[in-house]
Amino acid sequence: METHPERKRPGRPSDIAKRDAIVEAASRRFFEEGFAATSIEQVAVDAGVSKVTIYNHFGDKRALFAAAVEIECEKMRGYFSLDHAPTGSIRDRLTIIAQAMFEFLSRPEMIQFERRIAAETEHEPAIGQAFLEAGPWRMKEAFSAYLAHASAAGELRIPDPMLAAEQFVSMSKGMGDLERRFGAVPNEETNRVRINGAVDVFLAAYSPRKL
Amino acid sequence: METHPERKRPGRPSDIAKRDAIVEAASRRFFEEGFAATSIEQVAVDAGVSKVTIYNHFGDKRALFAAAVEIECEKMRGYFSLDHAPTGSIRDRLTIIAQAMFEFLSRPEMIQFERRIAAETEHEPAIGQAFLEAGPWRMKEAFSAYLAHASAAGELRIPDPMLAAEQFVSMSKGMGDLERRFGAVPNEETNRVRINGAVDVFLAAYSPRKL
DNA sequence: GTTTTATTGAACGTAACCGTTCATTTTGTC
DNA sequence: GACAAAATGAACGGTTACGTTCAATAAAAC
Repeated sequence: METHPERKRPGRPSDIAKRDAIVEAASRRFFEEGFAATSIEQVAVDAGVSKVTIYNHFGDKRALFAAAVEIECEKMRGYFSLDHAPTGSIRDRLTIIAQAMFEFLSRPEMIQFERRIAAETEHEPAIGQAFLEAGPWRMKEAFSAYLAHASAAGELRIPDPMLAAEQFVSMSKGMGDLERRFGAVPNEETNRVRINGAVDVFLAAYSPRKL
Repeated sequence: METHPERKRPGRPSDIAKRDAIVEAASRRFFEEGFAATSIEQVAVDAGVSKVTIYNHFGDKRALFAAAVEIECEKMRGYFSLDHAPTGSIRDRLTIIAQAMFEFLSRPEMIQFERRIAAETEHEPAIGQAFLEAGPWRMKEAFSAYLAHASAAGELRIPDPMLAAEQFVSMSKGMGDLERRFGAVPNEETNRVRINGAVDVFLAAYSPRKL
């Protein structure tokens, strides 16, 4: 108990702003150009920091990459609340949710991030795992709970909410996900058709008035 | 007309077997380790060939990569015939088709290939385009035609076959695609549930006896 | 055999980059 | 002001790899 957790150690304190700037700059480089193609020296310049400072903070290129992934995953976790759930008919609500998800996943930074994480997963499986837990799986859990709730309220009839959640999200994305990943230009009209089509099929299968 | 296309030029002819070996070795390295992490010298060793020979044939690292992508896309084109279409009820046939697609897309080489193509698409959009045309779009076209045919035969009632094709494939894959890309271990049982669920929902929406 | 081209091995120049060391300066606490 | 830790700049060693050059050799056509 001699040293409190917040006890100020003697000497110059570590500059947290610099640390953040490093991770920020590293994120940009790593996820735009890839791990192997990113140089620590360039990151140092971007962050306005000495290269030695980076090594003092992170010790290693891989560790810096891991830190960048961690921060980026952390950012992601804030997006899946679904607390401010939309109102209206179940059809309208599903449509709005699909649109929101689509916009979130379509952001260029997200595309880049996914590409790089996938590429580095081969060498470091833990990175892919961390991403899955912070992003897709978390979102699936939240949306599945939403569907279960709607099902309990009699608005839908869903025997397996986890499966249904996957189905709805997958249909809404269609090939759009894949096309963006491979550089095809997104098409607003196609997205609309996909989302409406997904809602149609989903309700045809899971609407309680169907039987 | 002085030189026939097959007119043997004087001098030692270019060894096509070597060229193939180079592309083969390059493919393996590029798609297992990435573009930046692959060294031409290593490819030369793998192919049992001098480094100079590689430069004589391809001139450039990027050109070699492009050639590797081209060959790999060419291999892919053979897979989407659907000519030996399965027989049985429409439910059985859809199930079998989904399983076949799943197995094709789940192969580790395919996962790796997709990862790398996606990663390099950022720098070279033409590569992603070539992949889309050789693979996903071609498959979508073929399967969509299959659905249209079944619809014309009265087995299904599908207003938009292209959309329906996307929906079915997307649902069958579910998050499996994404999970594999990020290193999650595939689960046989989950795949089965996804495929059966996709067929269920698809038939609920597009079966002609539904209305 | 001669010619022409392909291939090889080795070496080279150049450049990038990782990670480290060190002397120096900055920035905080006591 | 004294002290201690953090940050900086510059330089260094070592590695890797791209792309080139060159002399020597191999394999075909004539």
